Amino acid sequence: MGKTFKIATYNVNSIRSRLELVLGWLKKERPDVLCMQETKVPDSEFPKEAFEEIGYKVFFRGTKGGSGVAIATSSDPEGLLSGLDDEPRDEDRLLGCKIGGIWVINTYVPQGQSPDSPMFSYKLQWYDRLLKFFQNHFKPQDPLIWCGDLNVAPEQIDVHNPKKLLGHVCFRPEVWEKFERIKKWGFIDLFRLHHPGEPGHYTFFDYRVPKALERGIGWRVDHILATSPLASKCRNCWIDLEPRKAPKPSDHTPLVAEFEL
DNA sequence: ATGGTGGCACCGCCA
Repeated sequence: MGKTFKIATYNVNSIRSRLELVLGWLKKERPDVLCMQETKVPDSEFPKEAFEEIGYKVFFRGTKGGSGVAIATSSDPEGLLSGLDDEPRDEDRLLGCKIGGIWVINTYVPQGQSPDSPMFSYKLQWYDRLLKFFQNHFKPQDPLIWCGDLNVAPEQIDVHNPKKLLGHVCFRPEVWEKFERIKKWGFIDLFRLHHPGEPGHYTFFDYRVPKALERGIGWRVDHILATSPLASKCRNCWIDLEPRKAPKPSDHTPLVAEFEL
């Protein structure tokens, strides 16, 4: 009998606006690790105590006006790291922790704005720099998880209208190639592993699209990937749409994976 | 229909 390990990724779109929603979800789901993105809060104002009151440690990197990432854990991490290896390190986009011998790397990949924008080339470089980061720190045989808002819908079945959306910064060949390159190094997409070929599963619904969730107008851009020794122990991976029923939900919803170690 | 909403920055920007 192995022990179970439960991890989730959730782009919260401001932890201060979503605090009660996130705490309520944590109390109900009790994952070992929750990776958050777009916390949108400087470290000095992060609501640390609120997490501690429900039995979680929380680690965070955010700046005023910045993106912001955080990790909540049910036990003390054996290690922490933040930022890419070279400048600009973007500590508010990459935060890692080691739990039970497993390294978890939580990233908020730059969205890219528009294909002709400098921010889009920055996004493409970011995937290259992230691959270097993985190569520098880990081996594909290590128990390693990469998760977060990766700002890529990897396949045609990962968006509601692939014809119309082709060319978007999260749905175009250059981005697919970068993502594929990192996967080839040693990562397996756990949601796809458990739901091969199934269309219509989304983690993001644009606020600007009326009744997006009800109409199924979404994107699968949040992911949990694992190296093969861990992927083989993953028992399930699912999208939890429950938090979308809240009065003021995030535009993203949690993605959860469970392992039998 | 080339808009729409939401968050946080401030009085526009990003997603």
